[in-house]
Amino acid sequence: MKRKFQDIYKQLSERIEAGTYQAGTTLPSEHQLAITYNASRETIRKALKMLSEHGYIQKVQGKGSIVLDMSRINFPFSGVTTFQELSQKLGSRTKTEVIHLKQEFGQLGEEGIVWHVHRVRHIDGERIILDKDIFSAQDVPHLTKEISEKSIYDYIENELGLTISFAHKEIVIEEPSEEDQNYLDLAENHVIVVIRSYTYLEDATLFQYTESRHRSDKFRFVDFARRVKK
Amino acid sequence: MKRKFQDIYKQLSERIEAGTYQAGTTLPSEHQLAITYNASRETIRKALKMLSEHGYIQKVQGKGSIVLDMSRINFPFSGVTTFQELSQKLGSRTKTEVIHLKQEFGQLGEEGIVWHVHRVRHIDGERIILDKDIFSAQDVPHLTKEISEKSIYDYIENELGLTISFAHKEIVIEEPSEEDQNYLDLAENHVIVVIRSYTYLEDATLFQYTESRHRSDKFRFVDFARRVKK
DNA sequence: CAGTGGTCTAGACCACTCG
DNA sequence: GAGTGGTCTAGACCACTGG
Repeated sequence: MKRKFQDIYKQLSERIEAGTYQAGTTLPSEHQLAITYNASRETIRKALKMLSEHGYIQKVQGKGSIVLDMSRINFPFSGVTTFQELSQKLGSRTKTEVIHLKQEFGQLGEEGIVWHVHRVRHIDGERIILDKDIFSAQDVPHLTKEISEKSIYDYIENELGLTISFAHKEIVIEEPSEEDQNYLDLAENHVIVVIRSYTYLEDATLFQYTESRHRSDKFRFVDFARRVKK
Repeated sequence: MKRKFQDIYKQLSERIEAGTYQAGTTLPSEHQLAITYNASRETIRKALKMLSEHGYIQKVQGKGSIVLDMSRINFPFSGVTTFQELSQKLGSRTKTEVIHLKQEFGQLGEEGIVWHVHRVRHIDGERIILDKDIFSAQDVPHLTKEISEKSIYDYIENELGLTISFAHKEIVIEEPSEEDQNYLDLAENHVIVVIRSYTYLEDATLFQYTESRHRSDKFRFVDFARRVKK
């Protein structure tokens, strides 16, 4: 598969992160980039659109593509991101403990066999997050303690070859449940940040429901958002 | 300005919301849409890309564009959205009270004259949100109590002709400050959801800093997110 | 196989910015 | 006016889906 514009995106984004293109300056013009990368202008524009969506640049008509200051974004948590990917950015001060792993008959969109997985996430020795997942057994036939401890997403994407595509998420604040109190290190006044999400595969089938329950004092959600045109 | 693909996006999105195109079915093919709208395929594809980004459809190679079920999304709060726009969706059970409005010398990116605006948002008679805004006086020379009560964004976009473009946001949980306790209707155990955001104009200049402090029991954040390709 | 979406091209015209 | 990005086109080739 050809992915010229993805390659161009990758190179430009790396150069911005490396400081080759400085924040506040403009990128070379689309015309110039087209010559440099031996591509048509529309192809360059697809790469620039991605840069814009990911917060690397701001396009201004008549001026050019201004490089933005990415350093403000500590870790991009928007999009669908996993604890495993997050823990890599935090260094290896994290640990996952599987406390429940069972196949049941249940409902996830349609009725069928599903996996129930409960995991406690440790950060710096404290129990911070309780993840309760339901996976469709149709899409994920096998699950082990080892896979659950490592990264289920990694297994799904790299071993099973499935492609995770999009998610609906909801974030609300709740009082700690009895389960939260048992499995998380909570102080007296702690509340729980609950992220409920439905995750879909490339063919738009629902394959996962997650309830990610975070100790509120350790919770942080960072987002880069563009204004929706009316 | 020509905006053919925006018009096509608008019509298709309206038809999906109206149920003319049912969830689970596919849209007409790109080729067919190109004929229908008298447009080239690339133009159709731009419209479909927008639909995809906004959660209306899922594209599957070789199959088509599958219409998704939008009804799950109660109100899209992702992107940069204002209380005023939100209140329109809640009906007119909302009220804004301006408790502070002053011009000062301060810092917003660079040093200069800035506006400080503090507003309490009432929903169904309860004081739920405390918004603390800082605006650059260079971009927003005039601000009145009336404008602040109605919608500053509306004033900025429609009266001043400025275009709000993107924002960095951060969401964290905090204990109520003294100010929170004075201006919000809080129960004993309430914590505060704090949304800090930096908002930028089209030319990438920082023009606003906002701290939006929500009573946690009334807080809900809903998002549609696509998985970021590595 | 036909039909679908994914990518790329070369060129055109327009709107905007800045000197 | 020269240079920039915004939009649109007509056609091409590829990869994937399904019967």
